[in-house]
Amino acid sequence: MNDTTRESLVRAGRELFARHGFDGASVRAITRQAGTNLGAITYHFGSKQALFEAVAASLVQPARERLQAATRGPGTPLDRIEAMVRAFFEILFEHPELPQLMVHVMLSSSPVPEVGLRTMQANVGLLASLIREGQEDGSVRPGDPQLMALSVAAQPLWLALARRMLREGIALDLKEPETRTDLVASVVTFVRAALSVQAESAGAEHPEID
Amino acid sequence: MNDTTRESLVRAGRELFARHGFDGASVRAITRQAGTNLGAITYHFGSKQALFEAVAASLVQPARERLQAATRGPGTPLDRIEAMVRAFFEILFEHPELPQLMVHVMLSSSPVPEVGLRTMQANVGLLASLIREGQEDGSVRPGDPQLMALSVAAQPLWLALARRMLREGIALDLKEPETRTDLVASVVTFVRAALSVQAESAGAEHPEID
DNA sequence: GGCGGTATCATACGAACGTTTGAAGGGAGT
DNA sequence: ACTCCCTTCAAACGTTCGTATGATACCGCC
Repeated sequence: MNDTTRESLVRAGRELFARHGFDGASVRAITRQAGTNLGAITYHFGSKQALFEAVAASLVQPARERLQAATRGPGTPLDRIEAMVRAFFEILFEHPELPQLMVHVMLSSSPVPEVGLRTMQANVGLLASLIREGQEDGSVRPGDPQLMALSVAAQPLWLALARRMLREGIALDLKEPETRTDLVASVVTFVRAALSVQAESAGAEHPEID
Repeated sequence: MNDTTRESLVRAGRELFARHGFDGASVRAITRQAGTNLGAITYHFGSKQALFEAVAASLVQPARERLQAATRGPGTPLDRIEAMVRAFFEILFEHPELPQLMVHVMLSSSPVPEVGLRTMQANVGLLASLIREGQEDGSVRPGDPQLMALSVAAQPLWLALARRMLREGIALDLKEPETRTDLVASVVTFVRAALSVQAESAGAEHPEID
C-alpha cells in the first residue's frame, strides 16, 4: 500500500474541504492539488465521502487527545482551564482547517459525524467539570458550568475561524507570533477574570507570562 | 416593478446561501424554493452574484443599525456593553443566516465584501470604545480594548453559529425561549465579570509583553 | 524472461451547474 | 381593440461535477 498518495490526498482534502466544504471541493481540484490522477480518490478511499471522513478524523482525533492531556496537568482548576485554552489555541493555530471543517459540517444538511459530536461533548464536558471543580473549592464563581464552558470555548473557536476577517478588517494578523501571544494572553486573562470568584489572590503565586 | 418575486428570491437566497454558501446554493434550488422560474434571478438581479450581494446587504445593514442604537442607550459603559451583547443575541436569534453567511464569505476565496468589513470595523470599534471609556472611569479592568472586544463578540457569534451542534451535541436547543434567556444571561454575566475591575488590587497581570 | 498484484493513467458517462434565448402572459394607457 | 412594457416561462447552451472503466506502468518473485 503506497501511503504517499493517500497522505497527499488527505492533506489536499484538509485544505480544500476546509475552505470550500464537501460539495465545494471538487474531486478534480483535490487530486490536482495532491498531484495525483483524477481517479486516485476513488481508488484509495472508495469515494469522495470516504476521503472526507478520513480528513475529518485526521483533524479531530489529535485535537481531542491534546485537549484531554491539557486537563491532566498540575495546578488549580483555573490553571488547568487556562492550560486547556492555551492548548486549544495551539491546536487551532496549527490546524485552522479544524474549525473551518466544523463550520461546514454544521451548516450543511448532512448529519454531523459521530466523532465530531462525541469530541464536542467530551471537550465541553471537560471544561465544565473543571469549572464545577473550581466552584466546589470556591475558586470559581457560581453559574451553569456548561454554559460557562461554552463561553470559554467560543473565543478560541471564533477567533481562529475569523482569522481572515481579523486581518482584513482590523489589521490583526495572526501569522505574526507576537500578535498571537498577545491575543492568547488577552483571552486567558479574560477567561480567568470571567470565572474567578474574586481577584485570584489565592492561587496567583506564579506569574504566568510566556 | 413587481417586488414580491424579488423579495422571495432574497428570502430564499438568505436561507440557501447561508446554509450552502455561494457556490453550494444553486440557482435552481433558490428559484425553486422561491417558487419562481429558473430565469428569475438573471432577470431581476442580472446574475447570481448580484443576488448574493443583495442578500448580504439585507442582513448586514439592519444588524449594523441595531447595534449602533444599542450603544447609545443610558447607563454605565458596562451597562451599554451588556446592551450591545443582548442586541447582538437578538439579531443573531432573529437572523441566524448572518453569521453563517459571514463564515462562508470568510472561508471562500472571493474577497470579503466592503460592507462586511466596514460593519465589522464599526462594531468592534464600538465595543472597544465602550471598553476604553470604562477603563478611563475605572469601571473596567486594564487590557487591550480591541482584543477584549473580540472576546466579547466571539461568544454570541460562535454560539449562534454552532446552534445545530449545540442541539445535537449537548442537547441545548436554542429554539426554546427559556434556553435562550439562560444562555444570554450566562454570557452577559460572563462578560461583565471578565471586564469588571473587581477587587483586583494585584494588578500586575495584564498581558503586556515587550 | 515472464507473472500477478498494486497503482496510475486517460477517457467516458449521465447529471447538475449558471446563463441565454425567444416566445407567451397580463395589466395600464390610448 | 390595440400597443407597450414588464414579467414569467420552457428549452437549450456549454461547462463541470463524481464516478466507472479498461489500459498501461511498476515491481518483487517464480
